Amino acid sequence: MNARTPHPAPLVRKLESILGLSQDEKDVLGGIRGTIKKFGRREDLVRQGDRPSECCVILHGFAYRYKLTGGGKRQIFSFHISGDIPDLQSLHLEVMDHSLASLTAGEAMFIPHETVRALVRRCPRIGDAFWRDTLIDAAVFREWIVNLGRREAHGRMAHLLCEFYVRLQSVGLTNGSVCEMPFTQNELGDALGISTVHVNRTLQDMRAAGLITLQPRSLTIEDWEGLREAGEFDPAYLHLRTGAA
Amino acid sequence: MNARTPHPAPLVRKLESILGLSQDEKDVLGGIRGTIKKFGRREDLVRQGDRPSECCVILHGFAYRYKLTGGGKRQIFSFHISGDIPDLQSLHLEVMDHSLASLTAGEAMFIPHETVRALVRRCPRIGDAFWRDTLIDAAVFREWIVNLGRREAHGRMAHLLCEFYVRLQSVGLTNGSVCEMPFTQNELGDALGISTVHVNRTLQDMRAAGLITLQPRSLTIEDWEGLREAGEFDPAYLHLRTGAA
DNA sequence: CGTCGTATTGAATGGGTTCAAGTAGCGTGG
DNA sequence: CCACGCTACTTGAACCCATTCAATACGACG
Repeated sequence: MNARTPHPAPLVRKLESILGLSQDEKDVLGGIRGTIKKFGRREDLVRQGDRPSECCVILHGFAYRYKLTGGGKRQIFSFHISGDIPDLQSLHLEVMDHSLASLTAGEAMFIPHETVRALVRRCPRIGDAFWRDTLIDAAVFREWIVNLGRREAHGRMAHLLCEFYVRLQSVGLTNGSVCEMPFTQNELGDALGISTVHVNRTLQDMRAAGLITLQPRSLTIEDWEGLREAGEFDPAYLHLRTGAA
Repeated sequence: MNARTPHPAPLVRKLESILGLSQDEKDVLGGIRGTIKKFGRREDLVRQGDRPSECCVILHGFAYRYKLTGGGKRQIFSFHISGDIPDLQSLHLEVMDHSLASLTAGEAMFIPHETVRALVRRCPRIGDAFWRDTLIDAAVFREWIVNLGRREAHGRMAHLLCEFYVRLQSVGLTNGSVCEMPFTQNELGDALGISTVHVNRTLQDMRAAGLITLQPRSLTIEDWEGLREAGEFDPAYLHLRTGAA
């Protein structure tokens, strides 16, 4: 746990949040090394069409995955936080079918696929943890689909905020009812499938209803129960070890 | 390839469509056995909340996965065809976070998780194929999100039809430009996040535009290029071995 | 202290929903 | 063989959530 040496502590913490690991397994996992790269605000880390030979662990900072449509519109389908491996799928899908970009400045560790493969061979249970992680990724997409298909703007927003908060909480990145809020209204709109203007009005309503408070880069949940209900949020789909929330 | 013995030929064909397999691997895969169950029209095969101890291969017939919202609305997020393993994720996610149901009558083979695990241990490349399959599942969800978030009714419908047709084609279930069409307009609406009424009007427009022809249980693509454009369909996200379409 | 990105507000417009009927097709049983 | 009933499909009209367009305010940073 030496902060000066590149060390994937966030990765260990994250995998621990979804699957129990033995001390041995944690040690092996903590022994992974890769190339550390800093990234700035709003940079593409991996692009649609790329054929990556490594995957990246977010050490700190925030990222998101997206696709652009023919008409130049952007759809965001996931946000990523410390410990996530947003492009783990590239281990088995050669060509990226979407892009990964940063929301804030931060740091990532790039681990060669070959290293991951060797690790998985040596320690099958870590392989299971990785596979499980990609399956939870898919579960989050399913819930995102429900959100877009069957809820209107208020519900969508409430759901997104609940999910984001709970995921931060699961890796110890919340402070009471306060957490970081790295999104612009434009990014929220592209995630929720609504216009920026409507994001603005929706957030105002939610503040007026006493559900949340927003400061430039932080979100305070003022009424968790109310927010949960508005978004029909049930964290079961996150498959956390602690039935969380 | 004895049709009288339960044999997962569709599974072999399906995995072959996404990853090259050696004859040995195909033999091993073809050697899998499980319990054959017939299912009727519109039956739940696996329910949200279940803790399955086996996963199922669709041998023939069609299925879909869905969730119900608090308000009782249904969101469908995938359709499944011969060879698919719609609940493969249950191998690593104990509790089902959604349900699996049949669209038509058909037949499925239920394979115990333990059998799958043993197979994966013995033949890592088949394990890779399964993992890859779940990753493609996730890729399809991502595209579904783009569809719901960033396209309007016509585009959504066109995209869904293109995807369905190409997936059938990839396992040899199309006949020229004709394929089966197992959905009701209600089911299409629940998949596309639009009302049944609007599904109806959208389909009529598409027929009028000469893109498709519909008969009770079959779909004819009259103008593939037009349909592809309307839905901005690019099959790359399906990660088929033949860059298909 | 100006500038660029982000947030906010108002008004007109539109895609899709909802409600409410009505029609067509098909399997079943009298 | 036809009546019945069920399910799926079709149509019209009023309504509404969210978009779009067009300004305006804010605020961080060089």
